Order: sequence, then C-alpha cells, then structure tokens
Amino acid sequence: MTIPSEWRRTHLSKEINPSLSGSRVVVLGMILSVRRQGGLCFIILQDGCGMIQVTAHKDKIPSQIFDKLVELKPHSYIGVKGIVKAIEKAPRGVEVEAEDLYVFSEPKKLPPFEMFAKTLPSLDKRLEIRAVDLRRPKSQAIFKLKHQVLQSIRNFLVERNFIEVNTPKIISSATEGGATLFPLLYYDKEAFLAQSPQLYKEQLSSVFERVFEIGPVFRAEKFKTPRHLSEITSVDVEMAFADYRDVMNLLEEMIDYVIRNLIDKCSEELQLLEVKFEEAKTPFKRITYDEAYNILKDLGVEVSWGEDFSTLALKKLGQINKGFYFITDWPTISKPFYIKPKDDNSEISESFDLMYGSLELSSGGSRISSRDLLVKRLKQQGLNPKLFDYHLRIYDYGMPPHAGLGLGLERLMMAITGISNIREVTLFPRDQSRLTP
RNA sequence: GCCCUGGUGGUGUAGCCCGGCCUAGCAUCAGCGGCUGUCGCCCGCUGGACGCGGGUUCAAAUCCCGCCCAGGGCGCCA
Repeated sequence: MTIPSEWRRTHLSKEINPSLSGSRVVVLGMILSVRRQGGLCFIILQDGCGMIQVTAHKDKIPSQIFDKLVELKPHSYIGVKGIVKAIEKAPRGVEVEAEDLYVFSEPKKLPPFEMFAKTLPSLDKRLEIRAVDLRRPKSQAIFKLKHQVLQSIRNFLVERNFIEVNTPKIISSATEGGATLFPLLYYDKEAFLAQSPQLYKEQLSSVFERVFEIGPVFRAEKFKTPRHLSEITSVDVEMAFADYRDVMNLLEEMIDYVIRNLIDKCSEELQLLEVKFEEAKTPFKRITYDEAYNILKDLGVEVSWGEDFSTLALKKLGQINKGFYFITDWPTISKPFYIKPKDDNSEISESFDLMYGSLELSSGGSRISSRDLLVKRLKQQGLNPKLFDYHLRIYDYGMPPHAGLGLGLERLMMAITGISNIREVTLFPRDQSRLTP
C-alpha cells in the first residue's frame, strides 16, 4: 500500500518529550492497549523503539474519530495525528492528544496472550506465532538486549584489532569429531552443517592474527533440555601469539565490557526484565579441573577423572560458585584434538570453560601449532588424519602459537537475563521437534 | 535410546490421590452497558472447557489400557 503523505511519521515514540508540548505530530505504531473512561480514551501505542500514550477526548474531536478509536483492539496498526501535551499524569510526563486517526491494519483475531499479562501461555504456544509474541514489551526487551550485546562484543573486539570473518557453514567432514552433525546433500556429495568454525578460524589466525566470527553453528544431538538447541549463535575468537591465559583475560574483560554497556544503554530493558547483575564482578574466580574434581569428590558426587562433569556435578559446582567462574586445566583426554597439552604434563591441557553457575558459556584454550602433534592427537581421539588433510597441510607452511574461545551467545543471554530456557532468548529456536516457524 | 511428570473455556489454573455433593470453581479474556486522568483502571450483566480412542462401573474430569502432544531428567554433548 502507498502510505498517504500526510500519514508519514514525524516523530518516533522515544522522541516525544515534554519540550515538544504544543507541536502537532504524527505517530505510527501498534496498539498495545485501549482503555476507555467515559468520554476519555487512553491508548498505548508501540513503535519500533518504545511506546507513547495517546488520549482522545470525546468533546474535542469529531465523534466518528472518537468512536472508531475506542473500538480499536490491541494489534491494530494505526497512525495518530495530534498535539503533544506535557502532562504529569501521563507516562514519561508526555502524551499525544489525538485529532485525527488513520487505520493501517486491524487484527482478524487476537493472540492467545495479553500484552501485559502476568500469566503467559506456554512457550510452545507462543512460538507458533513468535513474531506476535515478540510484540510483548518483555519479549522484545530480551532481543534488544541481545542486539546490544552483539554490538558491544563487536566494538570490544574491533577496538583490540580483531577483524570479523565469515567461514563456511557447509563442510566436508566432522570438524572435531564427537558431536553428531546434520548431514546434507551437496550436489552429489555428502556434506554437513558446521558444528564450529574452529579449524577455519585457527587457519585465519595465522594470517590476520586476531579474528572473530559471530554466526550459526549446528548440532544434531537429540537434546531435550532448556539449555540446548540444534542451531545456536557462536561467538568465536582466535588470536595468534597468545595462550589460554590471554584468552581468559580477554573473555573476562569482554563480558565486563558488555555488561557495562548494557547498564549504560539498556536501562529500560534491564528494568523490565528485572536484571540486576549482582553476580558479575570481575575478576572471575578461577578453579582448576583438579580442584573442582576434589570438591565434588568431597561432596560425595560421583566423578571420574578425565571425563566431563555430569549435569549433577555441574549443578553442585553451580551451588558453590554463583555467577561467572573459570574451570581451567582440563584433562587433555576430555578436550578436542586441537587443544594444547601442557609442556610439562601432557595429561593436562591449556584449556578452560567459562561457567555461569552450572551453565557452561564458553570454552577455549591454547591450540596445538605443530602438525605432528595434531596428527598424534587425532589418532588418540580415534579420528582419521586423512579427513583433516585440508587443514593439516596449512601447518606445513608454518603456524604461530595461537589460542581462542567459543562462546554460546544464547547461553550468555541466559546468564545475563536470568532466563532459564534457551528458547526464550532465541528468536526462532530450532530443536528436535521444532523446524518452524 | 531410556526414565519421570503433565494435558480442564482463547489463556493461566482449582478439582483427580479417595468415582456420585461438578449443573466443573477462580482469575484473565471476549460481547454488551456505565464511567473525563487512566497507566496490569474500575463497576454491572452475558459467554465459553475436562487431549484422542477404548475399557471398568448403576455412575468417570477423577480408576485402567493404548495413542498423540508438551515439559523435565539420564545418556550424549566446543
């Protein structure tokens, strides 16, 4: 539809403030709520960046405009032309007193949830019409925060001379073994959706020294938990002439930077979601795998040295350690083939996981930069070095020491918002049973 | 792959264990009416539900079996 020229927006909701009092404006947006009080009507109009209260007085405007306005339902997309009034009783001390109305769209039906409801339908029901669910201010706030987190991460890394790269998501073989990949047909060959940009970013660190990628990764494990998805956003960082201690320091600084930025720029969203950041003080605690192992043993939790901690074990650790903390120096056997064993003890690796309570947010470490050692480690892990030839051949031409990390963006959002279901912090989550929307 | 829990109007729930007093309660919502400073408004009236199939019983929302769907846990998992 062509938008009539007199119904072009003059101001966004957030631009309307008491100093504009008396000016005539056109605001466009979607109705969140309509409340009528006799001859007075209050409408909360939401646009892309906030909301503004619109009022209509029966005795000040033509009756057909007033009558139309009061019968409008939430989810109607409208334009309102009116005068800005600075009024203390209005939210933010300002409102638009309507003179004219333009209706772009009215809903044929109402969604199964209310815009400000205290009780919500199950997430499953809401996901069926996710874009409508996102009209709820609280739902939107999550993704405005996520956007700001992404912006902050980019700013932080770029300020430190990292460059952003993009690597293939269609790959020929298992990146690191272990995880189940999604197979697909690539012309007449078998291919897979990438589980990680790991090997590509390592190669690129030999060129640009500092690289990062923010993009989707895919896992075909049949998870059915509130913290796993089949498709997630991974923040991958790799840097040359660095080891795992440098990476941990970088990650810690980055999270601190991200949180400071949120406090600075997203106070409304944080308030709406009741986020406090009480458990986000740097420096983050660092405990070694062996220390964690002994703590768990003393608690009577079943642990076997060399293995990843079980869900139960992580829960116990999370009870002891609130907020962010590192678990460092993992047994080499528990880590992927490219993680560097310690020079003085090859049983232990230069590696870390960043935890938030019992939730694993990130893992990383120093990487092996010798081809021979990589081949040895591949064999130890039961992987066929021939399948990795496209990667290993690069090492013949020299490779600086390097280290890096992978961070699950959605997991970070769970930690930041305190939301316990990863689907809630993902616009269109993919899991075992959900391929739409 | 295995185990556990749940499914009641559009939505969220009570009732189920211990069958009858359920003509299924409450809140929200929707429809109609009233209200000129609301902001999760308020007031009055009206409306709407036991996941699907089978069984037991004089009687099933309630007990049993199967199926479907959802949630959670284990295993597994940068």
